[in-house]
Amino acid sequence: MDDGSTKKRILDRAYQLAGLYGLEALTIGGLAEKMAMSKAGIYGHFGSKEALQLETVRHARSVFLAEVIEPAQAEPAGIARLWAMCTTLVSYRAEIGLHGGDFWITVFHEYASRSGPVRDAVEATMTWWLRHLKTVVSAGIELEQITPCDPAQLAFEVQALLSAGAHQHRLCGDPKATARGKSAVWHRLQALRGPRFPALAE
Amino acid sequence: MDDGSTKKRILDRAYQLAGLYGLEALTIGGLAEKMAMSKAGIYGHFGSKEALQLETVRHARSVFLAEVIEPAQAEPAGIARLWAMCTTLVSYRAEIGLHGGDFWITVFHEYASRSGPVRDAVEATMTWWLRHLKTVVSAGIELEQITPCDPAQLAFEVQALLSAGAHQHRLCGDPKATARGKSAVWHRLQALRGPRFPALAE
DNA sequence: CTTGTGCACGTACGATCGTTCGTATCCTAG
DNA sequence: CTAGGATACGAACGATCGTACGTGCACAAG
Repeated sequence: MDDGSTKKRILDRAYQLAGLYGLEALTIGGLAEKMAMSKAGIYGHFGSKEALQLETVRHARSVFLAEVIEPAQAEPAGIARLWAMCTTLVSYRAEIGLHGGDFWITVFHEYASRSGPVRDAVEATMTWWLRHLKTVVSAGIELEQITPCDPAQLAFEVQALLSAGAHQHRLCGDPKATARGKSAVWHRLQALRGPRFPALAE
Repeated sequence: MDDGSTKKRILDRAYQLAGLYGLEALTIGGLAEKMAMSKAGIYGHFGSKEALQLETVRHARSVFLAEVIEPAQAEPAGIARLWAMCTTLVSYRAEIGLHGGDFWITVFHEYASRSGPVRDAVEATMTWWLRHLKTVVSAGIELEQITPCDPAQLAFEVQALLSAGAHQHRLCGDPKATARGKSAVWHRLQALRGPRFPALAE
């Protein structure tokens, strides 16, 4: 019944490691070592490596929902909610200095040219995330917070700028990169300012 | 003496495969199979896998220089040259349907959290590319083609939008994504239009 | 013709991968 | 107290990885 104990700890580690090195480089032996467990002990929880990868993706989805999407639902619909997601996405850090969104940045790119069930799950998440962003932008337009524009286009740009910021921060070790991403989104939103544009923190 | 023969063909294949699956997933056996050669035949040209990876990075750099940077030098300095790089980056396709910039998008993300000589070479390329973009933007400002702004910030945005477009095109199979990236850069440049803004094709 | 040098080959090695199997341990239901 | 299910274990497998070694063949220099 206590499903959340060992298996959840394994998935947390897998999530963390995959965010650093990808889901393909994730190794059952390496995972076992980090968990101070045997390979078979890890393996028994999943039955195959692909199942481990798929469950890690599902775990990452629930983390993303709980830490980025749901908190933003407390904000008013539209641009305030969009901006809440942006700030959360940029500022949240797990215990090892890993951004909350870094798992997805890594995995999105890892499976861009692959095939199979894991890739399909990853692609579905990307598609869902873009659609969610688009929905939030559309609400902002209908509420006259911003000038009418193509919501899918703005969603694309938000995703592009934020993930590029996090990525360059990691690759080049430049903390300003994250701020550049956030700043670019900020100015983009200001440029679209409509009659009912909400007050945004920071 | 004919250094360009077999070794160059190997590096071309390695470049192609690494653009699809990354430099870590690149395997000497797999490369040998695609080349209809033996593992030892491939291996002998490099002496280690890391050397193969490093030479592939150098090869990719020269491809990028020859196909993106140099052609743009024919354009007038500043925004026209910047836009030439953008269009080349977006439209160029290798024979297998791989964008010219896809190698770097893949590899940039693959090594974001890794360490070692390969990562250093990859990071150096990213840093160089951003600096080059910044230089071109700065020229555009000094020539009064665009309004004064932070050239590093605009360089960041160009890189972010173009690579996100190519990436989403690959992951989600949506050809519109590429156009979104290009379009976003286009409108960003138009918004910065200065007294000597040049005519841009397309 | 002989010699030497470089390229590609087949083979084999240790390590590590995912996976399977049998077993010991613990907790819970009866 | 006993029986059964879940959990984690050690050992072992075939496959594949990077790497090393010795061989054969081509071609240019003497």
